[in-house]
Amino acid sequence: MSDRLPPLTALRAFDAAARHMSFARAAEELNVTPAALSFQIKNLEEHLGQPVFRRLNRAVELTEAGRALAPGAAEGFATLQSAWAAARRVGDTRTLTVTAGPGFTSKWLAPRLFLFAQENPDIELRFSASLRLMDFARDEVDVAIRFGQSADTGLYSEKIIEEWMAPMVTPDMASRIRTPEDLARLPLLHQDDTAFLKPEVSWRVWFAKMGLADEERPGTHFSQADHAVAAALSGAGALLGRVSMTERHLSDGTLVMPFAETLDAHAAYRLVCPIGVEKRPQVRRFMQWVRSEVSSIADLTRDRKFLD
Amino acid sequence: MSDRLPPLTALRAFDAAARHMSFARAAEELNVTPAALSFQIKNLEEHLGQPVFRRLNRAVELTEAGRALAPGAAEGFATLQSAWAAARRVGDTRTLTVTAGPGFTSKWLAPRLFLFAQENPDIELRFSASLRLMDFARDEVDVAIRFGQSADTGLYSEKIIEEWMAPMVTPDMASRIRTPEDLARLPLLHQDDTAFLKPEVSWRVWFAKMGLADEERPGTHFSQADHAVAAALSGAGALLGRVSMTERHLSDGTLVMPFAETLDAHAAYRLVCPIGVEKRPQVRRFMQWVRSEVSSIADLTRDRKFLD
DNA sequence: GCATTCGGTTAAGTGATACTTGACTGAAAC
DNA sequence: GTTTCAGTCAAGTATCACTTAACCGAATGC
Repeated sequence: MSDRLPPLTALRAFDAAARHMSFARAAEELNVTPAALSFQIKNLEEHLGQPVFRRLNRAVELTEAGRALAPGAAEGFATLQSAWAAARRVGDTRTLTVTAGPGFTSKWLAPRLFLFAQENPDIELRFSASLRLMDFARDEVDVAIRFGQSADTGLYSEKIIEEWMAPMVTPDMASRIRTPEDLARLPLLHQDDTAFLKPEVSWRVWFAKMGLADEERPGTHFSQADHAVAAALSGAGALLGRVSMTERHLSDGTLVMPFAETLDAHAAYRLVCPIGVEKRPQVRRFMQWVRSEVSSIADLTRDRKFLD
Repeated sequence: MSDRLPPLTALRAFDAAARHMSFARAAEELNVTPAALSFQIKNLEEHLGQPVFRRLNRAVELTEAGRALAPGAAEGFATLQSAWAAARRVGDTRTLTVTAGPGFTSKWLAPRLFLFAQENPDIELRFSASLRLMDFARDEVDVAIRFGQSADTGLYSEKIIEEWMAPMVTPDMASRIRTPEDLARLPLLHQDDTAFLKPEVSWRVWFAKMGLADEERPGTHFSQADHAVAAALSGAGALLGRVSMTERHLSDGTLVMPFAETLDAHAAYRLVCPIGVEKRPQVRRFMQWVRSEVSSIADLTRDRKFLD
C-alpha cells in the first residue's frame, strides 16, 4: 500500500475541483481543458483505490474519501502558496506591505504616507488596515505596527512612539477653561480602545491625579480612537486624547491642550516584523522614515508634565 | 510577476533538499538521481528569480529566500501527506488505529485486546498510547478514547464508561477492616490524575462523606493511575481506585472493595472520532466490542451506594 | 602529492505524463 | 425535441522530468 503522495498535479486538480465543486471551473482555474482535469481526477482515484467524487448527472459531489481529503488538500496548498509568496517577497525590493490598526492608519499613517511615497518613488507601498493581529506567514505582510505594553517574542520589534494622553479641546473651548473643574463640567469623550492598559488611563484617573474626586466620569464612549478624535474636533466635548492620534491636530491648532499635565500610557506603538525582515532595504527605509517622522513630533512633549 | 505556485515537483524537490540539507540525500528520498534534483532546484530558482541554496564546496546552505520558503513548504507537504493518509484510511476496512492514555491502555484496553483480535482477525488493530490529545488530521488516528467531564464539540463522541471511585485493598487487608476509621489508619494511595475533576474526588472527600474529619489525608501520590493500582496490588496501602482501571482486579479478587460506598467522578471515558468515521465498519465493530466488554463489568456496580 | 571520494553541475538523449482536440453520453432546460 | 451543460473517452502531441555519462572542485587518504 503506497501511502506516498500521489502525483501532485492530480492532487492539485482535485483541490481545485473540490473547492469549486465543478470540474469545468477547476479546469478553468488551472488553465487546462476539462478533459485533462477529468483525467487527473481519475488518476488520483486510481492511486487512492477508490473514487473521490460521485458523478451526478449535472454535478459532482465528494465521496467520503473526498471529504476526508479535501480540507487537508486545500490547507496544504494554501500553506505552500503563502510560503511561496513569502519567498518571492524576499529579494523583492520594490514592494512593502504594512499593516496597522484602523486608528493608527487613519490618524498617523495615512496623512503622512504620501510623504514616504514622494521620498521613495521606487517602493510600492501596500496597505492592510485591520484590527486583528496578522500572521506574517499567512497574511503576506512584511511589517506590522502594533500597540501594546510589551514586545512580542520571537519577532523583531522596535518601539516607535511612546504613547501618552492629555486633555484636548477645540481652541474655542480652551478659552473658557481655567481650572480642572471647568474641564470636568464639559461633556467628556472616552476612548475604550485604551481600556486594556494597566495602570489605567482615563478621565477618572486624570481628574483624580489633579486632586478632584476619584469617581467614574460620565460621557460618551467610543470604541475606536479616530471616532473620538473626530467628535472632539467637531467641538462635541473634551477628549483625553492619545498624542499619537492627535499630533496632526495639535500641530495645526485644531486641537489644543489646556493643561500641561499628562498621563503616561506605559504602552507604545511598535514596528514588528519577522526576524531578518528588518534588514531588507525597503523595510530599512520605511523604518528610517518612521523614525524621522516621529522625531518631528517630539517637540509637542516639550513642556508636558507627567502625573505619576 | 507570477505569484502562482511553481511546478510542484520542483517545490517538492526543494522541500526534500531543505529537510536533508543535501541534494544527494534528497534525491535518494525521492528515488531520482542527484542530477534530476539539481535540475529541479535550478528550475525552482528560475521561477523565483533568485537562488534558494548557496552552493558551497561540499555542502549547501539556504539563502534568505530559501529560509523563507522552507518551513512553509515542509508544513504544506506534511499537511498534504496527512490528508492523503486520512483519505486512504477511508475505505480501508482492514486497519483501525486507536489512541488512549497510558493508564486506560495498560489497565483496560491491553488486557482485552487479544479478545478483539480473536473475534476480528481481519482487522489489523494499531495502537498509540499517548497522554497528549491527538489531532485526528495530523496523527493518523481513527478513534481516540478520552477521559473527561464533557464531550468535545465537533466530534462524534460516545460515552463508554462512567467513572466512579471506591476504596480498594488486597483481600488480606480487607479482613482487618471493619470501619472507615480502620481504613483511615492504613497508608493511603492517592491518584493525582483525577485531581482536575470537579467536584473533587479524593480520600479527603470520601472520608468526609463517611462522617470523618474533612481534612487533607497524608499518603503516597501517583501521577499515573496504573502505578497507583500496582502499588495497591502489592499491598502498599488502600487505594481510592477508579473502577475502569481496576475492574479486572476486582473480578478476579486480587482487589476488593471493603465498603459499598462510592464516589461518582461525574466524568466518563468517551470514544471519540471525527464525525462520519463512526460509520466505518471496523470502527462500528470496535465500538460494539467495547460496549459488550463494558456491559460485562456492569455487575460490579450492583450493590454500590453513591455518596452524594 | 597524487589518487580517491564526495557533493554537486552540465548536456544530450529518452521516456513518461500531462495536455489538447474532437467526438460522445446522458440528463436537465427551454 | 432540440439545445445546453457537465463530464468522459480515445488518439495524438508536446512537454517535462528523469537518466546516463562526463565533469568540476574541494576535502580525504595512503
